[in-house]
Amino acid sequence: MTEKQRKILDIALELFAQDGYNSTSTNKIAQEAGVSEGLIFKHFGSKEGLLDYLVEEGVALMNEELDNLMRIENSVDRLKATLRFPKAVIDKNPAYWKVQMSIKFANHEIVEKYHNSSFMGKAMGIISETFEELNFENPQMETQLLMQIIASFFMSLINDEMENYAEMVSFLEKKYNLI
Amino acid sequence: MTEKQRKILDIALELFAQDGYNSTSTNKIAQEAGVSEGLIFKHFGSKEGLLDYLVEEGVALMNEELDNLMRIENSVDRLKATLRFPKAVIDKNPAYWKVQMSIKFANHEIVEKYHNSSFMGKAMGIISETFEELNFENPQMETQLLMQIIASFFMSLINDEMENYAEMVSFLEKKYNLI
Amino acid sequence: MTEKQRKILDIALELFAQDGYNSTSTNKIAQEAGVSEGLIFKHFGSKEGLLDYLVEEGVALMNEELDNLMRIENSVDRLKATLRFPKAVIDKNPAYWKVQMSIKFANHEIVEKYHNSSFMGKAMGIISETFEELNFENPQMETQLLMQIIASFFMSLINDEMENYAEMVSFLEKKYNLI
Amino acid sequence: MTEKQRKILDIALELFAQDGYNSTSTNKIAQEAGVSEGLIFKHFGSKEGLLDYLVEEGVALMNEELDNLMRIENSVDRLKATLRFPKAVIDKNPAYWKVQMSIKFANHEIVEKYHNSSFMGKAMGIISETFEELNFENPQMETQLLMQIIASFFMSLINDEMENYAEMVSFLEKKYNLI
DNA sequence: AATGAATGAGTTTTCATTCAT
DNA sequence: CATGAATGAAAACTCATTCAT
Repeated sequence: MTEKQRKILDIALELFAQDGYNSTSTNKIAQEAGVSEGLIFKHFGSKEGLLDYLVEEGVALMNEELDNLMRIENSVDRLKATLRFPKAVIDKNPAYWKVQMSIKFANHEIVEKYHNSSFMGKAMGIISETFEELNFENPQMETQLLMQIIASFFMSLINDEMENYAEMVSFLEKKYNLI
Repeated sequence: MTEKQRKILDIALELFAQDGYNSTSTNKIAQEAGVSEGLIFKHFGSKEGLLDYLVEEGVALMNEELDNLMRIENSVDRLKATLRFPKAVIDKNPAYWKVQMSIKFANHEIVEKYHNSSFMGKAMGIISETFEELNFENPQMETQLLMQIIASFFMSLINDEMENYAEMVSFLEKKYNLI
Repeated sequence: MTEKQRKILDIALELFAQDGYNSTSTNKIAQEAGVSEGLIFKHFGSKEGLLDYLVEEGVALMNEELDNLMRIENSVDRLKATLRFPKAVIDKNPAYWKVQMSIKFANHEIVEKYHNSSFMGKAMGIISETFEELNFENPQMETQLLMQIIASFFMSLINDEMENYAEMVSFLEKKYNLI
Repeated sequence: MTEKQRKILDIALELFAQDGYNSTSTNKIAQEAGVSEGLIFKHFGSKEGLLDYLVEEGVALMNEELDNLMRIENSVDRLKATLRFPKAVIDKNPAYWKVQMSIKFANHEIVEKYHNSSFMGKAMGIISETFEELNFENPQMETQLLMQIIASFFMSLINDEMENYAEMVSFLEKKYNLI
């Protein structure tokens, strides 16, 4: 990966997050990256190819995070970490996840790309196992509900709409009898 | 409101929901509505003006639904109805809410329009009041959490990703001690 | 057909003939026609749509000419007119036939458009009938040969490579015993 | 001439014949030849330089064929060979002649390159001499006509439009009293 | 109220060509 | 000799919007 190639990716990520995928022209990306417009197409084939590259990077990153979560052996600690997961991930790279989510809804065809990617299933597996280990009465429904809650937290965090995240985590820890 | 005006709105809604706001051209709207392209601009000023009109209609519709919810006197029944609210609303007019959500994320300038609309606050008021009437320990946090859950349900339903909605409602009713 | 629409067609025809289809940009057509580039696409859908329109006009024109030829009752006169046909047609509208022939070879997909059009078969029918009426020994082969010769004359005339066309006609008239 | 140089020429010829000169990008040539795009320009200066090289090779090949024709001492045999000339030449190297003809009409600047090449004059010389030796009444016109016919045969053969070439040759041999 | 011809700025993409290594 | 990263000009096409009728 050349310096310019990396620059294109970084600027594209930033602009997609800022203005959305559709509202960002390849011309603008090239200009801000200090690069000829043609280079984007030489390296990524098309504007969508550029997006795909970004998405794949994001999915890989997310999978790494999930792997870390999976490595926590104690179930209670793992569930606690799960509740903190959205904020932990986003704080590491806010720009990345702003794009991921915004494009998910901006472009109908891309929704599926994300949904078919491995990490939804992997996340479900981890949470489900945790609830089973903790002998919750209805682990399947608990899993589904928590997935929804966590997805929702992702959204809110991305839009800077959750100032009291820590408080919410405590509240849920009580609900799940983790303290 | 003339017949053609109504037709434009209906077709625009349908196409925005189907293909997203950005990917729907005024030309296509005009063609499918059997109307000249100029007429759209005569009536709604701009493409965004057309969207605004649709958004306002959506907000009004949502407020109506919330008013119905608010009218339920018994707190337990009201909370039960609140849990069923997303599916009840969407089933009445699926296209409407698909647009609402898809444009919310597709077009950054429009996000605020939606967010500044009254109904989020109204919904929060209803739920908060309910939890207080039912003497929940921490009504504020309960409210915030349920808002997240319900928002998440909206998303999932719109993307046809919740087949077991009824089961989930029962599950939550138990959690909230409503049965 | 508006004035500007006609102007686009005329200029396009001229430029296609002058520089070839591929080397003529829609931008140049628009500029020389004193028209916005978008208008070309509004009216003809695409650059190829514009070409198609021109081709169809040409085919129609050619069919008319063939109909005139067909109307000649005396076989000898008809064969004489057939020999003069290429020059007669081209002299009526040299620009038209320069395009027709140049695009035929410039663009592989278009070759078929032309070949599938009616006039090749129609021409063959006329010539074949003539040779039969004149009791030529092998009318089929005579027809095929004359078709080749006439096609070749078209090419040469288009490239301004036949100054002695009249002499050639006399020469052939002798060969076919028409004088 | 290095191996890669030769490969570029062969692939270019093939692609020009298949898709036409304008529709073949240097990028595609480089890729299919397994060579860097830069190398094409190192060796041939420009895309047109590459074409020129091919054209010159073609002209040389054609001249060789004409020399062979010229070497036939018996006039009758020479005229017979002349009638068979188009098919004989094309069968030896169909791709070559497909390019020759397609670019001739696709790209106006190149038409002249071909036309100024010697072989048209040489062919004319051979045919003219033959008709004189055979004491045809009007050798000049006979020559011009046969040139047209042969040119036309070239075109038809290139487009795979003459299945009964052998029959046509016999037919002409009779016409020219060669059997 | 309604049309539809017309615009012009913008979009993604292609492509021959250059140049440092 | 050979590469491949990089360029920049041009290509076809789209689209929201205006305006005379």
